Amino acid sequence: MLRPTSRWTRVRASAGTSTVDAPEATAWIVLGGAGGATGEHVEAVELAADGSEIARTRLGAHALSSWVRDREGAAAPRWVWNDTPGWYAGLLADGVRVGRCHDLRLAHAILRDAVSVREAPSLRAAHEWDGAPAEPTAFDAAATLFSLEGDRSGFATGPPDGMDAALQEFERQRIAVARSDDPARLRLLIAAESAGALLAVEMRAAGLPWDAVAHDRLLTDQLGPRPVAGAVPRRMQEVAAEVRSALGDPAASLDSQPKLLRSLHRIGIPAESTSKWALAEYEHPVIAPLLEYRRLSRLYTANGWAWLDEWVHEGRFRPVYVPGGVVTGRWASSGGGALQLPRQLRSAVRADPGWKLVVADVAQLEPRVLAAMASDGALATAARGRDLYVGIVESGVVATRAEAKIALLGAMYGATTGDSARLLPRLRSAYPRAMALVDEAARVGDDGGVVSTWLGRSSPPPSASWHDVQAKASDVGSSRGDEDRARRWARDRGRFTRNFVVQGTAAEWALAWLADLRGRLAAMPLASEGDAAIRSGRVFARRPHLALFLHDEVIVHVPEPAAPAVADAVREAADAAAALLFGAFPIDFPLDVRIADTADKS
DNA sequence: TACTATCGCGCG
DNA sequence: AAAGCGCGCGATAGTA
Repeated sequence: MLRPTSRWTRVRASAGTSTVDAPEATAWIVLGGAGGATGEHVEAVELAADGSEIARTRLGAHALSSWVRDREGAAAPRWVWNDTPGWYAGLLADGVRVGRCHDLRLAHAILRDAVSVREAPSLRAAHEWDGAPAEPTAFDAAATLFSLEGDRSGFATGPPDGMDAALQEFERQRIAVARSDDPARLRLLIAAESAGALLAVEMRAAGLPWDAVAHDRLLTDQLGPRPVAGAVPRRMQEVAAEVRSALGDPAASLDSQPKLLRSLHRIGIPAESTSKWALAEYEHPVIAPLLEYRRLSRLYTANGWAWLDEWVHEGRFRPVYVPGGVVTGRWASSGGGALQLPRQLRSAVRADPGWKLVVADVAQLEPRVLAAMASDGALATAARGRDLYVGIVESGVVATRAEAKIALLGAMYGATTGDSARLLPRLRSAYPRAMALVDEAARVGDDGGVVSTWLGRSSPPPSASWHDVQAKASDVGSSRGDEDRARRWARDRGRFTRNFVVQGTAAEWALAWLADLRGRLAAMPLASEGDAAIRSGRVFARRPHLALFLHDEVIVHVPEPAAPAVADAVREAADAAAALLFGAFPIDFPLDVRIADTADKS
């Protein structure tokens, strides 16, 4: 079955070792296309830890999976490839899981902009690596799922796929990291980012267990029976009739913001916007049914039957996750709105029979991260072992939990008005180090500078138009309008960089948590035969697996007997992530962990 | 007809 | 209560 189509060479250990013919240990295996655009062949180059080439293998694409399985088992290398989805989806479909990788595209994006990388120009010159991720083909269980031999037209965009390009870029990156100001942190960041890339593919393959019947029941309860194509659900029609009656206009349009605004003005509601918090200002019989119409309309259009048909198949919701898709390093998603899982639909997330969900989220992740980054002992003390906002209240800084929350969020987001801004001085005196950190990040951004996260991901520099606006305001003949605009843009950017350092470092903590947890789950024993409802990827049929990641929350789908052990693993992984990022600094990350049949929030 | 921009909502 | 960060998505309006 496995037929490498060319040589297998092994160089002898070169240095003065006494072991005869001992091969150097394989640290990395670089995979790249070798057959031109057809993708019929793949090359694998094994590298030692010092980057020297150990072996080169040419494979038919059909033979890749079993070869990778063998080498994974023998050498546990870090797989190096241009783009994780393009390689790993096919491997997983063949039941091959790998432990570690180095995603060249994601690493390129980090290193290219990182201020700690002095040799970034050589990376910036390699524009071909700047592209978007390759789009995975649409999931279709009946088709040749994730097949490398299948239609690759879905991969039209994406980074270079040849072996030479991969080797050159990998070399550039290794040099850039080694000569950077902080190689250890960058290596950690790239490893975490790459682990996330593996996990994103794994979670898509495994899917989030979804009870379509429960979802349909929820829709029917609220909207009425599923309407025929093009019709409006019954309950929406009824509520719309109430709204139109209150508007005194049987033909009023409720879906067009400008028309609705004019209708409201006609009946004496001088709202400037039709958003629900603007409408809540007014007391009028039209408001309640209008807000109800909006709620139902949102449910119907965003997560109604059409969504269910498109995104849920064979009991699994399979969104496309986009690791590194947000400038701060957070994940984005593409399709299905995976990162907006509406609260009211959480009850449709349901474990398979004989399985459980372990649902875990971190309380107040960002302020905890801020405390650690700033080495703010007072804030860390307020956070220790309890609700951080309660800790702030108990320290006597503010009077209520709500105030503590608003004040701290305002500090991290750059609030300038309202309760939040009013409370800021109290925070500044109680937590000077934490506040100084975010204030300094804002000042740098306001000035046009670049800020970086704890592990060294840097914010993008200001755009050319941003500089233009600033330059224009300092011209001799600048107008008041020019100056106002420049100040506004500068403050906007200051708020962005203020938040960047915190949100970005929180994303790094979350990646470290995920990566550690992924390793723990992989090391757990398989469930016994026969107790699994096999619905998807064979790799996950009998094993606890991550099913959702949502910035500061994970859902693990787990055979019931293993649930308590997995709950422990989730907590241990959080402790490990804290130690990995912040060493001995005394900050903890308490989790809310539940073992349940659904993902409902209490 | 196809596109982009804006609003509004909901997620962290 | 609706200021201050980051997203994705659907509907509508406006433009090419």
